[in-house]
Parts: sequence; C-alpha cells; structure tokens
Amino acid sequence: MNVHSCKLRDGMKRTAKRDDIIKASLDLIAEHGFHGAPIALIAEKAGVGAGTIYRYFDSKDVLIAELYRELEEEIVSTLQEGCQEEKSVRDRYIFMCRKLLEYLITHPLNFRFMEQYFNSPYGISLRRDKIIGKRDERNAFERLFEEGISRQVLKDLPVYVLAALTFSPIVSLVRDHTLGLINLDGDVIAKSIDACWDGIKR
Amino acid sequence: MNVHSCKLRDGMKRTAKRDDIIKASLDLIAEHGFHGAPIALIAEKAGVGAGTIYRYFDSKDVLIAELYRELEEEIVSTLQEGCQEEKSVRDRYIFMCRKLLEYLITHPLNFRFMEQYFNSPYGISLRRDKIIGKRDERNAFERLFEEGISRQVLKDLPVYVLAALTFSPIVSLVRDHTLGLINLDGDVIAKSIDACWDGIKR
Amino acid sequence: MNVHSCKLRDGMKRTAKRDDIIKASLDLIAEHGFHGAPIALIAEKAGVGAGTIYRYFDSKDVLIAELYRELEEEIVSTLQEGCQEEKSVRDRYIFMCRKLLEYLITHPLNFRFMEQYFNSPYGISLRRDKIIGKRDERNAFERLFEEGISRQVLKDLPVYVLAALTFSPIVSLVRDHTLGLINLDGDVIAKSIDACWDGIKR
Amino acid sequence: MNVHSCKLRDGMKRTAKRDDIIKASLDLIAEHGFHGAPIALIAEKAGVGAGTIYRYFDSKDVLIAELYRELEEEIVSTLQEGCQEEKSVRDRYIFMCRKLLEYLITHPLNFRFMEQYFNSPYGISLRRDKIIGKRDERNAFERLFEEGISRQVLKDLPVYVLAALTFSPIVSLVRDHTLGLINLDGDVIAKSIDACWDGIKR
DNA sequence: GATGAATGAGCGTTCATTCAT
DNA sequence: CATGAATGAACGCTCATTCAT
Repeated sequence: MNVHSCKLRDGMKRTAKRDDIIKASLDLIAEHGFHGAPIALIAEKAGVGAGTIYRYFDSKDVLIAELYRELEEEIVSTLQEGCQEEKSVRDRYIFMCRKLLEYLITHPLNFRFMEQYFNSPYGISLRRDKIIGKRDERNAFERLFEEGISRQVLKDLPVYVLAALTFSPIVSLVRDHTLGLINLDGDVIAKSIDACWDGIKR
Repeated sequence: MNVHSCKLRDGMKRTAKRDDIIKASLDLIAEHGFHGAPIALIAEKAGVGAGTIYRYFDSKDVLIAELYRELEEEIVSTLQEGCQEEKSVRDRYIFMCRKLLEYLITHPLNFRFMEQYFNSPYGISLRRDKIIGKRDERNAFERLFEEGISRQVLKDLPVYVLAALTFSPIVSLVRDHTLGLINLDGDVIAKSIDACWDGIKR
Repeated sequence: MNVHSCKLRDGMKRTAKRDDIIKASLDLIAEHGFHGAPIALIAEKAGVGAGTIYRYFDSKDVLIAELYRELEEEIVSTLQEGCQEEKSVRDRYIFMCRKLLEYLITHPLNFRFMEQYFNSPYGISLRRDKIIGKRDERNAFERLFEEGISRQVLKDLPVYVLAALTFSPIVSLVRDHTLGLINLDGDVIAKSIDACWDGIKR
Repeated sequence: MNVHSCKLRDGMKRTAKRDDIIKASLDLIAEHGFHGAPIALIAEKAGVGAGTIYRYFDSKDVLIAELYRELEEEIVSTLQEGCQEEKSVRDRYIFMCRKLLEYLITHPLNFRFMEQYFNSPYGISLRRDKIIGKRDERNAFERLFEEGISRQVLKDLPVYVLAALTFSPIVSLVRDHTLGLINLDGDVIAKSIDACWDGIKR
C-alpha cells in the first residue's frame, strides 16, 4: 500500500498489458501465420482495445519486430548459459545442440513464430542476423566452429556451411515434430545430434 | 470439325492459358511474395482477364497449391532421372544431392516459391507431402535411404532423420546463395555434400 | 445495336459511374465539408461500392483534386465566352464580373466546394493557381487588368490588388447569399459590381 | 485560507490552464490546420493531461468555438480603440482599415486560425457572427457605414455590401501576404485601402 | 468461354472521449 | 482537480471473388 508498491503495481500493469499483446501476437502468428493475426484479433485475444496496441507499438510491423527481438534474446541467452569452456569441442557442440533442440521443442510457439518471421517480408532484412549469421557479434556456436577449425577438429569449411549442417537439420526435425508429423524421443535426438557432429567433424 | 477435335483445341487453349497463369503466379510470388501477387496482377502478367483465372482454379489458394504440385512433380522427376542403380549407395547419394543442388540453384524462382510456400498457411496442409515425407509414394531418395540402411551403409536412423540431414543443409545453403549472402562455388558444394554423407553414413 | 453504339454505351456507362462519384463528392463536400464526406458515404450516395471509387481515382485526394480541376475548367471557360474584345475595359469588366457572379450564384454547390477546397490542405499547393494567380497562363481577368493599367484606365496597382478588390467582394457576397444570410437581387448585384469598378478605376 | 480565497486560487489556476489550452490550440491549428491538432497534441503542447481539457471545454468543437470567440473579441476591441469620433467618415474608415490590416499582419496565427475556422464545419453555425454581420450588436465598422450612408458620403448600399467591399479585399491581401505569395509594403497597403474607399464612397 | 468492372468484407490505423486512479 | 491509459467507432484503402456482357 505504500508508494513503492503502487509504482510496482503500475509498472507491472503497464508491462502486463504489453506482455498480453505480445503473447497474443505470438500465439496467433505461431498458430495461424501473419494472415491469421489481424490487429483486431490480437486485441481481442489480449483482452484490450485495438487502439491500445498502438500505445505500446508504433505499428503492427514494430510489434512483430519487437516480438521477434524478445524471442531472439531469450534463445540466445539460453544457448549461452551452462556451457563449460574447458570441455572438448565435441562435448560442447553436443551440449549446445541438445540445448537448442530442447529449447525449440519445449517452446513450440516461439519456434513456429520464428519460422514464420524468417520467411516473411518482416524478416528479410534480418536474414543476415540469424542465430549464426552475424559478423560483428559472433555467437557461441560460431565461436565454437572457429575454434574447432583452428584446432583441426572440424572440417575446413566456411562457418556458414558448418552452421547449415548443424541448424538446418535440427530446425527441420523440430518442425516436423512440432507439426506432429514425427515424434522425437531422446534416443533419436541423441543420434541425430551425433550425426550432425559426424557431418562437420574432420 | 467434330466434337472431339473441338475439345482438343479447347483443351490446348485452356492448357496454354492455364500455364500462362501458373507461370505468372510463379514469377510474382517468387519475386515479391504472396503479398506482392494479387489476382489482378497475376491476370495482367498472364495476359488474361482476372475472372478467367477462376475458370481454371477454384480459388487463389487452389492456384497456388497446383503451382506447388507442378513444381514438386518437376523436381521429383528431375531427381529420378539419370541415376545409375548399379552404382554404390554413396555414389548415388552424391549424384542425387548434386542434382538437387544444381536444380535449386538454376531454378531460383522455383526455389523461392517453394520456400514461400512451405512457410505460409498455404503449405501447412501439404507439409506431409514434402519431397521425402510421403509414406505412400516413396521417392528416389527415400528408397536410397532404405537401401542404405538395410545394407548397413547408412546409420540406423528413421528415414526422416536422414532426410533432414540431407535436404535441410542443402536448402539452407541454396537459400543463402540465392539471397546473395554467400557464394557457392563447385568446391564448397562438393565438400558440403561430402559432409552430408559423413553425417548419415555409418 | 452496332459496334459503334456499343462502344458509346460502354464509354457512357464508365463515364456515368465516374460522374456519379464526382457528383456525390461535390454534393457531400459542398454541403458538409471534407469531414462530412467519407468514402463510404460518397459511395453510397453515388450508388456504387466503396472499392469502385478506387477504379476511377487513385485515392480520395486524387478524386478531390480532379473534382476541383473539372470545376475550375468549367468556370474558366464560362468566364471566357461571350466577351467582346472591342468594348471598353469598363464594359468588359462589368460583363465578366456579372458572369462570374451569375455562375457562382447559379452553381452554389460548385461555389461551396471551391471555398472548402481552397481552405484545406488539399488546396494549399494550388493557392497560387487561383483564378487570377497563374503567372504562366494569364486568364481573361488578368489580361483585362493589365490592359486597363497600360491604358491608364485602372489604378497603377499590382494585378493581385486589383484581383483582390474584384473577386473577394464578389465571393464574399455570394457566400452570404448562398448561406441564406443575405439576398442578392439584380439591383444590388449591379450596384456592387459598379462599386468594385469604382474601387479599381483610376 | 477561507472558501473564497480557495475558489480564487482555483479559479486562477483554472484560468491559467484554460489559457494554455487555448494558446496551444491556436498555435497548432493555425500552423497545421484542424487535422494537425488532435487533442493529445494540444494537451501535450499545453502541458496538461488530455482529460483535463474536458474539464474546461465540453468537447473539441466547443474548445475551438471558444477560441474563435476570444479572438473575435480581441479583434473587435482592437478595432474600436483609438478611433477619433470627431474625424471625417473617410479618415475614420482609413484609420480602421489600416488598424485591421496591421492587426491581421502582426497576428498571423490569429489570422490563419480565423481563416481555417470560417471555412470549416465549425464555423458555419457562426457565420452570422462575423465581424460585421451581427444585427444585435453593431460594431464600429457597421456604425461607421450607417453614418456614412445617412450623411450621403457612402453609396446607398446594404451595409453587408460595404462590408464585403472592405473586409474581403483586406483579408484576401493579408492571406496572400501571410502565405508569402505577395509582399505588402506600406505603399501598397495605403493604396489598397484608398481603393477600398473609392469603392464604397458615393 | 472470356472478360474486367464492380463489389464489400476486412485490413491497419487514428483520435475524441471516458474514467479509474 | 488532474491525469493519461484505454477505448472503439470510423477512417482510407485493398483485393479475392462474382457476374453481366
């Protein structure tokens, strides 16, 4: 009941509404694509008026871009945590792949949104910035690839080839799993990741 | 001058117009996405009236689905031709991968359309019908995978995993190449395909 | 029933619909201002669908600009006809003023639209092109003013001052008349025009 | 600390805020038109909350109407001051015209707002209340016109005609001057006012 | 059969107004 | 009393689809 708690409540309420909108957008876009997520529906699902959305986001494009940015941040930080630098390149690769796969499988909405995003006009300008693609901000995977190449543990291929040999199969499997076309159990997952390693190791 | 010949002429005329419509749709969607391909523009580019399109396709969705089906047919038949059954599993794998890669790179419009299609509401219902996914109509790759597994040349993994380890990296590399982000020369292509083989071979 | 009449009918039909839209816009804007003329209302009053308007005009702005252009053309050509060049400057001035006044009074919708147009963002860029303002396309009044100045019949004032002394009072009187605030009979009209002449004559 | 002084303080505070709102509205509307003056922007510019505006004005329309009324009051009182009743009708006419012109030129925001106001739905219901139009509250100009008519110095025309011959040219010239289309120097101003006099004098 | 003018539902967005705090 | 977040009706505009010719 004091000023501090009031501020907290205000802050939370404002954030809560913004998050409702973000969440509703994620749900609708993940499930029905961009066409299936008109502002009116997002507003309804978020329990707000349509105009309210424009208090938090300048436009639908901005809303989607921010949603993407939040998800990207989450996934990047997830990948970076818990990796033990003292382990071998292979162990770290397996660890990170497993983590990525687990994240994608346990966050199917996030995954399906990212898929939609990358293959839409919204994401075209961000294509280069995909998980592995950024030149000026190497992520964990990319650093690992480079270390592996220089240690002569990995094939001497461009990093983007190693990335394609890693992420694409994982994403493809998760997609089919998420759509219910296949069922990824722990055994298949482990073997699939091992196979990825076989593909890139020297 | 009889009914039959009349039908033939009509049929040919209809087919020619139909193909114009299909081609115009392919061009526009590949280049500008679904948003950049309204029916009126497709009609104009195809040199037909907008209403005419509805004589050949029940709806825009059907038009797009048929376009997809035609492209799929073409790519499947391309992959199947010229493969020498007497060669080793590895040789046939390399041969077919190279063919697929060459096809995708030399048919960027087809490739870009397929990409758009898979990541849109249009493609969701057809996801199961992807190149390798059909249960009731095994294609060349799938047969090769099964042969390789039974000969103990390939890892004992579900076919869809072998498919993911093969097609996804190829598609990913072609995408980046088509978008101009990378440049796939013959050396990188050969090494990439070899790496795919390393991933699936026992 | 021949081809020619068919073409005529088509042409007329297309023109008729366009004219319906123009007329509905004129009526609504003249009576209720730009705010009182949303596209939906214009469409309803014109007896067409809202989308139809965009077959004839790229945007609402373009529709309004074309409406203005048509009215301007009509009024300019009205002013130019029947003026006898051999008469005195005064006679021609009186004649043209009377014609302008009569036109405005007998076309109150046109008049009210022009009033709205000039005092709106639409008309700002056309301000210089008002009846008397164009430098590169002198109209009848402007030519008359210049002749009168050089003949030393009119005061040696900038043309825009003579224009202001002529058009503004006329427009003002017509406005009040059109709004029903005053009633301009023939006698008042004649005397008012004479007074304008007294204002500009040397 | 009594109720009265409280009311006074409140009253002053309210008036100050009210004036801020009025001023912000004037600035925005004069500069950007009615479309460029949403309530939120007026509130921001006035340094008050959007809801606060509705404590002082029932609606945006009322706000604008009151703004108009204040400007009208100011201009009317400006015109009335300093006029020496003992001078001739002509001298007083020239004096008041010059004052009006000077006021309009030195108060371009007021002028531009009034212009916007008269040619908008807001102003239609107030048309009769224009500077010279009120029957029940004769202003200085109107009294001067009537005096001039009865003294047979001015033409025997309805007062509204004399008004049109006076105000309209002045307003028109000021508008073009304010818009930068022309430049009114002292000489042109003097001659223009003389011309107005020539128009109305007997 | 072929046409393309016409349609109107649906889109993203704005903004005068309200009301809980 | 003052606030500004929230609202939702209304806007200009698009485009898949229909249908009279």
